[in-house]
Amino acid sequence: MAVPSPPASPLFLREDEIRRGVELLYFGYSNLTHSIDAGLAPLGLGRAHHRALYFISRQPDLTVSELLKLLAITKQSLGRVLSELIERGYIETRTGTQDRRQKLLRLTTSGTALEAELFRALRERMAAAYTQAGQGSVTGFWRVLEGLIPEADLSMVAGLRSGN
Amino acid sequence: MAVPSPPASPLFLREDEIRRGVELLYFGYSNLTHSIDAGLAPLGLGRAHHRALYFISRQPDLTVSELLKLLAITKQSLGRVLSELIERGYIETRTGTQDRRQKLLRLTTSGTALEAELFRALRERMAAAYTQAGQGSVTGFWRVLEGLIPEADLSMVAGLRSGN
DNA sequence: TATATACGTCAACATGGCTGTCCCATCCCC
DNA sequence: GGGGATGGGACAGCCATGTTGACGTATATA
Repeated sequence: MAVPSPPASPLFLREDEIRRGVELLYFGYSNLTHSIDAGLAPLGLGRAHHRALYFISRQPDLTVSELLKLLAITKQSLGRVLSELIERGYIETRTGTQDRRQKLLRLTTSGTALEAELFRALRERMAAAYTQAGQGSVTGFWRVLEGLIPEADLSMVAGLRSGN
Repeated sequence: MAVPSPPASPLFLREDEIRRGVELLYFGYSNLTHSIDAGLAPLGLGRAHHRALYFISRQPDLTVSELLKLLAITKQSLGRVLSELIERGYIETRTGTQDRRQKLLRLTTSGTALEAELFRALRERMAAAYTQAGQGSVTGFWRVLEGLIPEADLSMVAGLRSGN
């Protein structure tokens, strides 16, 4: 080969592995989210509704501004989704206790049931993937994803657990 | 906070670990895709444009129907994006050689440059995550994601590699 | 009391999905 | 050679979900 060797840049050498990660993440995420659509469509709800339900389920008495930070959308966008979910009786609100300006969000009984039903699809897919990949892989899966998430966001995710 | 995940427990199918995966996948994917928006916005292009550029870059002489399968959208949706990219000179098309009904898609020089520039953001983020997580974790990351992707889609992803 | 914050809302707009329908060129098979 | 299947394109219109900017009100806090 008369072709000169490319520079031994670490970035160049890793490009294929980077692309592999990008592609698997894209298809993995797409497939997971598509798996909920089937449960949403008959109710006339969209993914935005599911995300709100999910996070409120995860952290009851979440405030509107906390939910806004989690979803990283504008309050106008959230407003549409939220008011629809309240109107349909999936979410109920209370005035904040320490701070009466806040609105605490919580799932109703039917909201809880809906979230649980939608979660089934997620659980089945994710559990199958965990099982197929094996326990050691799951830890690596988490660690790489954590590396993709900025510090500030990561503490929000952690808050879903410790939050209450 | 920045504390790395503890290893997955033997009972790794517990609901909490499923939710952890769902959440990390959501935030990881969101953060990665947001990282390209900054490069796209000044050009007046959207994520849909980037996805098309990405896959065509990955597999030159891709046909329209192959791209449709990769993106899993309708041809009307793709048509808008594609015609804009062609009009702007990022993509060029040739008539298929074996099958003259096909249109083979390929990046132009400026299309290649644009894709490379957009890829830089992806590479930086993903490389940082790989480095932080360690090589062992990367393999686990791939394995779990592969488990989330149906067999048929997985062979398409593999085709991005062997395809040309 | 003054200012900042939490929440809500109106109007307008962009992106990127979707459906349904119809079209043409080309391929392939009987 | 004719007919159906396939690859690609296009029109019209709709929907979900994001955006900005401006404005209003209740409440908290310095």
